[in-house]
Amino acid sequence: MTRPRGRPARGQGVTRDAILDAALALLDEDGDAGLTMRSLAARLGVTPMSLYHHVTDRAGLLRALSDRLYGAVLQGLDESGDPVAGIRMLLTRYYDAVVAHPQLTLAIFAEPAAFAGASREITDRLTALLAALTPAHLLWRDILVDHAHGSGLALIAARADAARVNALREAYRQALDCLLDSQTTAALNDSGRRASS
Amino acid sequence: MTRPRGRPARGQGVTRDAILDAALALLDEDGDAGLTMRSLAARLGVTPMSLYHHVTDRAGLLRALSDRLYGAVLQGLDESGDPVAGIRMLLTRYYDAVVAHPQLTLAIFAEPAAFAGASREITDRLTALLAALTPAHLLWRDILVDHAHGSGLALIAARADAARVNALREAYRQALDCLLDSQTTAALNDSGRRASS
DNA sequence: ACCTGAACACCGTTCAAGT
DNA sequence: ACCTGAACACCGTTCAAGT
Repeated sequence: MTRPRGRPARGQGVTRDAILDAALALLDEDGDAGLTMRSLAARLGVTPMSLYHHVTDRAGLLRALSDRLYGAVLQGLDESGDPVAGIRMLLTRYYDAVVAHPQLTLAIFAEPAAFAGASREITDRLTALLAALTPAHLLWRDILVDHAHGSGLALIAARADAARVNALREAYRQALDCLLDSQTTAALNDSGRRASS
Repeated sequence: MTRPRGRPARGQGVTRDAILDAALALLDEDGDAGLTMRSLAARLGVTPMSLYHHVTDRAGLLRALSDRLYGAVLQGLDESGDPVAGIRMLLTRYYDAVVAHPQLTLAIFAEPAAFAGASREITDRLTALLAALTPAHLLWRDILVDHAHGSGLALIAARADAARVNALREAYRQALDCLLDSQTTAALNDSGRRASS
């Protein structure tokens, strides 16, 4: 029985969740420059300093947002199917999280500590799935993760043009299908084996 | 017969090149936060406002730095060999430019306009090389470019730990070798053909 | 043409004080 | 426990003025 998200019923205090929600909204609207401790406080009808009671500092705020967004990627993953389907699902969800909040992702990219924290769990999960599939799982993991991050970056650079964003999302799915194709898998495994020997 | 780079012989004025050099040094030393118009001016022994005589604003400064770094990637490329070698060389150089100045790359990533400008020429060059090699050249180009960008991001997140940076550089070369392997190429072409039909 | 000084409208964050 | 007001040490950039 957790408290409902958002602002509390009629207390005039600010909750941590309300702060995170407002911060994400500011980020979505105006990007990194639009999210300042002062603008955030103003949106919540409160003094900037009161924010520091719920959040350590601006970097901590970004890390909390990243934890919320990328933590949700891992929740409710279907592990029952074949590994390839699991890998596709994991990466597609990861990419879709970027699509949902590109400005947050960009801010995370710029904050190496937060970035490493956000991608570690997903990377670990992917490693486990790949280990069941191929001996060259570390090579594969790096290729797939790096490709996902680069695709996310391309989407961010496309800047909110909805049509182009959809095309990029479709392109990512196609590229992922190709990379996870059984023939490609076999060829890459073979190539990885030759390179390591 | 161009003027030599750096500060002029004994004039007390600042050249645009001197500004770019100092800005890159600040970026390398302390990252994005370390490069301010004020710190840059101080390093050059000049008033912040004099910088605006050689550079439009901070964003223009970053774009100029990016043009210099990524423009050099395209210069003196050996086009005579087989296309695969050309592609490998282009991407390796691109990645090495990131390795040389990760902080600049990160700043560019965060500035979509500058990012698009920097990668366009390289992307175009790569498209041309791939077109001579495979019908699925657009799919390939996106995979290779996205993978390169994501690998660069991983390197940036590793934060100046020299040993780890070298390992990542080696890993990038191996991944690139695998992706450009003839078997992989064949499999990806096949997969791309099936996906488009 | 090139540089300066002062000023404007901002930042994140600290500190001491209120309830 | 939670919030406030004032202050500190910064930003990028504009403007009017100097040479």
